[in-house]
Amino acid sequence: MIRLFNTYSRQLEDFAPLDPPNVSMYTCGPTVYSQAHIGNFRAYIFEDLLQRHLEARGFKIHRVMNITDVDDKTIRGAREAKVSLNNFTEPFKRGFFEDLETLRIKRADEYPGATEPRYLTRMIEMISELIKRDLAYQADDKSVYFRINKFPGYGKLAHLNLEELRPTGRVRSDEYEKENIGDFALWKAWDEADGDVGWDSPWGRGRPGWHIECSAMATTLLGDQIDIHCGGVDNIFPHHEAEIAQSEGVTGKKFVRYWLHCAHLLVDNQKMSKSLGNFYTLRDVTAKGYSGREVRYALLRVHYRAQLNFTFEGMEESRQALTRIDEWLQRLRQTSASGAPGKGVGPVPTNDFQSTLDDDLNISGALGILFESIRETNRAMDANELDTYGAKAWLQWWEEVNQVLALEATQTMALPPEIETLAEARGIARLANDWQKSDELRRELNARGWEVRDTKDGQKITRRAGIKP
RNA sequence: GGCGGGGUAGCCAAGUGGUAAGGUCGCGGUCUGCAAAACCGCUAUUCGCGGGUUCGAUUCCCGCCCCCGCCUCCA
Repeated sequence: MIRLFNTYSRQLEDFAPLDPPNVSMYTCGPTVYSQAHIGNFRAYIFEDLLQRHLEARGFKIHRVMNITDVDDKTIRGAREAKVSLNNFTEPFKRGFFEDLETLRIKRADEYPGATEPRYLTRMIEMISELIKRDLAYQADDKSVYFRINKFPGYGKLAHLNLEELRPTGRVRSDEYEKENIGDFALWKAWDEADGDVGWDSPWGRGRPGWHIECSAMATTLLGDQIDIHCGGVDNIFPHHEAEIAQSEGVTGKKFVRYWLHCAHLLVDNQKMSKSLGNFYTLRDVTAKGYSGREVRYALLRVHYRAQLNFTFEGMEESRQALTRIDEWLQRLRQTSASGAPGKGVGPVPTNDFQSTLDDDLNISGALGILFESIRETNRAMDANELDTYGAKAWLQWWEEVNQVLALEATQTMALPPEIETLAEARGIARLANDWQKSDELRRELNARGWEVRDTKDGQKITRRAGIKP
């Protein structure tokens, strides 16, 4: 049985979807006003792990991730760049999908955009319904707001007492038109800053509030009730609270059955921010020579509900750990291909990896099992106790594990001609026992970024840094 | 002030009412022409602090300290 921590109940709950084996999953996606940063990707990697593990357990996932392509920041960005909203967001969308691929994050089934007519129609429909039910009203500023006092459950997800909310600088002081400071915008009336961005509605020209898009897309694509809804902890309030209010206000049904939230990524123990200079996009990290899978490992290896401190020391640890896995696989493949009977007393795979993940995605525990398995099988291979059959069983086990982790090295790339030449020269020097020349060539290869290792089958040359996944 | 997450070896980190997984780093060894990788061994008498419950607590209870996040459109 899979157990997940539900933010709503603040408890671990047994996971049982509404319509097994189908699972509907909604994950809050990026606002495409800039390049996504590694903190964003931590959340997406967590969601990817969740999806992959559920699939490994036989569930069929229908996952939706929204793309917010209209909001204050996208509008401002387009205005400053003097391009249309769509032209402004398009490159960021494209970059986002490229980054997903670099990190081996599975594609969602749908990526609805907030500006797509289909969803705008649905948003307007929902807002109308909310007004009809007295859960929303149009204020003097022409914007439409959700009336939180009429929705008894408001605040339950975040466990917030609305009376005790402390106003911060983020509350705009000019929002006096609202009945209650906590009322949030469903439809924002057009103003000059919006330029040519706007859609007609029963309440005049304007654009959707941020929260309503998710309610509209989720209910359109996944139905009135969805199994899992994920996001970063910062989305709990107000975003997800608002989604509940809007969706349940319209449908009258329980909107989400399991709320899962991922803790923040810290950099050097502090929140990532541009002013502190600790703000990284994925490209910033890959530009330093780290591959996508190395970043994936670094962001994956800590439990999703614990804050993860990103450091380059951590990147080095990740690189080493992956190398260990790579070497092990190579060895296992050799053993499995050798045809040697062996003594056949080596260790045999178990389901511990999966059952550990069942416990609220305990990835650290699961990785511990992977590395223990690596040590045991390596030891067995050293002792010649793992036969072809045993090695094949472990490779099969790895296939299943890797379906969830997605950390296997891609096929080794062909050596560039000049590297090939150096390697051949070194091979010849070695045959002649010319160690001085051999070492010199090894240093040369190292200097060019290639790792040289001599094995009983001759030298092995690998590129360990700076390549794509 | 309210609501959360967390304090376990140099660093990252799992975990249980019965005496500390795993990764990384460092040191020693096997292997190697030398390396590298792999493997073996060593590295927390101890799990923020102080009480309590218990035969026994890192794990349960109480109090305290510290760090981080959220508190109205940041994953």
